[in-house]
Amino acid sequence: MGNHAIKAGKDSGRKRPAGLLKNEKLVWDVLSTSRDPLKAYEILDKLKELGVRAPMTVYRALDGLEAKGHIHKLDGMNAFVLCNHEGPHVVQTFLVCESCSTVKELQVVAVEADIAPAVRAAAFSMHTARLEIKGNCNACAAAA
Amino acid sequence: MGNHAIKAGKDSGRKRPAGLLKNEKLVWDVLSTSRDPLKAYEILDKLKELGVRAPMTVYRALDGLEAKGHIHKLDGMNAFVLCNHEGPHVVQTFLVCESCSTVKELQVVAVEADIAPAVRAAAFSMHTARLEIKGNCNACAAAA
DNA sequence: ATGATATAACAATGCTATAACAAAATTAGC
DNA sequence: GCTAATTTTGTTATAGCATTGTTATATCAT
Repeated sequence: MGNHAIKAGKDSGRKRPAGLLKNEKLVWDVLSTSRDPLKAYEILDKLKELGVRAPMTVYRALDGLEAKGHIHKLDGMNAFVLCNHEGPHVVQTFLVCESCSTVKELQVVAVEADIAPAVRAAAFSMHTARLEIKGNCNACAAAA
Repeated sequence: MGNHAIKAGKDSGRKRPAGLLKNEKLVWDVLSTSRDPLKAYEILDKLKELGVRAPMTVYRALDGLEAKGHIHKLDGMNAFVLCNHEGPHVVQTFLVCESCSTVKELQVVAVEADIAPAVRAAAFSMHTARLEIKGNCNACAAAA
């Protein structure tokens, strides 16, 4: 079967991890060829032509990929992107462009020390943190 | 008056932000093509031809746009304009307890200054940010 | 009171996510 | 090989929430 039937965005050149299940591969491929973060039902749409019909298929694959650390969920927008690095996360930081919707993931920001006081003031014991920053990437800023 | 396509100097060829709801897009478009600040019912009038009938629709969209930092309300005159993204914006912060799933929301201003360098290094122009901190609330920590 | 401004309250729709079970594929052991 | 146990996939239905549509009402200034 033509398994590259999906309309190609840039392939992101990234290599697909080993050890993925069939549907996880499909979802990974869709995410890897998409510039933007995708919602579950958007992924489903793109997989319709490959025979995927049910939301469950996508959600199961997303769960698996997230459990294996290959993708991240952007909770603010119910969307998913490929993960950019290996190793444990401490403070994940995402830069989401409001114009072109591209997402860049930053490796480390020194936020942890800065938010610690506020967190302590709230009597909260921090484990992990994620920061979603919205604005404009340089490309879009230049275009404007 | 008013809704001519392009007016000298101020049609704000600004690009519509991503992530807006249907009605928020409509209201944003109206505001973006207006030189002057518009009142809610003026916006409603301009949207009549697109099928918008109720004030609520406009007010809800305005609330959403304001919450996302895309517009400002001019309190003196009950009118609304697009936000020009100057000045500091608050970072919305959520403390999510991994045990009891309760969420506490706070607003931190200081963080922005701290992440600004990293954001600038990424050639990114920050607009809004959302910080999600996971861990344990004091109640659950005490129970353990 | 009148007209403009703003909100309450509820219904209808649509999007996100999961439950529950059946079918098929894979693996393990004989 | 063959069967049974396990995992993965397919399918239907539905829970849960957000957004929108609609009507009616509250608030304010003049």
